[in-house]
Amino acid sequence: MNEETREAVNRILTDYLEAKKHRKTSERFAILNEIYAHDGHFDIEQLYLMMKNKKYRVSRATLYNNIEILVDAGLVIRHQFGKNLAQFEKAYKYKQHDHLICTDCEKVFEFCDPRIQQIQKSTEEMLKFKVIHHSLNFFAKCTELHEKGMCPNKKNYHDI
Amino acid sequence: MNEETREAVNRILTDYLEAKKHRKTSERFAILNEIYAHDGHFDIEQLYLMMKNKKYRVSRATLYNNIEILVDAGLVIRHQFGKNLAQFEKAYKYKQHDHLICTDCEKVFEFCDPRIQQIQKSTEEMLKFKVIHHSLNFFAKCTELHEKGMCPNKKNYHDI
DNA sequence: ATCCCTGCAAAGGGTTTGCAGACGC
DNA sequence: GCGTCTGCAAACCCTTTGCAGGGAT
Repeated sequence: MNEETREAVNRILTDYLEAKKHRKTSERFAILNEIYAHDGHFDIEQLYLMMKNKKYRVSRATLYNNIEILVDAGLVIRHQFGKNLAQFEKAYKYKQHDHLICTDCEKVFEFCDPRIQQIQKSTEEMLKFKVIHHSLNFFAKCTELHEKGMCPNKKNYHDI
Repeated sequence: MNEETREAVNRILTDYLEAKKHRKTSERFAILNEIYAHDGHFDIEQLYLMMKNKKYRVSRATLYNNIEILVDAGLVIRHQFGKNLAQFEKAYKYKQHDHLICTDCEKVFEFCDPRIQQIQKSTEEMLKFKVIHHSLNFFAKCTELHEKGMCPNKKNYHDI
């Protein structure tokens, strides 16, 4: 991660902790920096192992506690890709995007479509709500691989 | 539920089970009919209790096993509203819709926007996937209740 | 010095699994 | 009768909680 981003997210976390009158512990900043040192999605166990293999040693409980703070501070996004396992992703300066999940191999792809903003606006007006965030997931089959039988894991009824 | 729907979904399940060479057990049809006798979202525990209080007695294990079959058969939709608790909903003949979840009180509202189909089409073309289903959730605050302080559960940092 | 935060381990809650008996085929 | 499906309970996995010690304020 570049230095500029590092400073920015640390600044954001500092401001957040001060505003909420939470303590600025070294663990909190270590977790934030570990998260921003990697790309892609991760779950708590992966984050735990990544940090365990380094100079930082944090407990799972601390990770669970603080990931919530980071989500609330807007620095991390939580995903629930249909499994009972929360996945996370850094949020700062990353272009808003949504996900397509392969129903065969569970790989996750990203895409971006500005029209989701229009849907959001209409929905806000219709239901009289202010949307904080959204999650749009497409569950799909790779047509190419599927035809070639290269993504052969599960076969759904509707394929027959 | 009306008789027509009842017959249709039982027919669909029968065809599905025959196509997949699965047995047509009474539990499978009892579960299907129990689900179609109610509106709204439910989780496995609710379904279990509903059936326990009636003539049918099924185990949770059977519910977990068979809800998957019903989902695969296209008769039930699975939702994951951000919690580690799967929720379900009947799917036959119900207009496709998406959900807005109140981040204060967790109430779920439904809405319908055809533009999601256009996004889906574009995404399919761009990523070369065939979308089987999607899930779009807006997490939002009720502006009215929120201003009146009538939905006061959680306060996020970004409200400050 | 206060008391919030951490680490550890145990508990919790939803889901899955193993196995013996039941029943669809 | 064979082999799958069911019911029960235990196991499982991710997450939360309780508690004693440590560190931020």
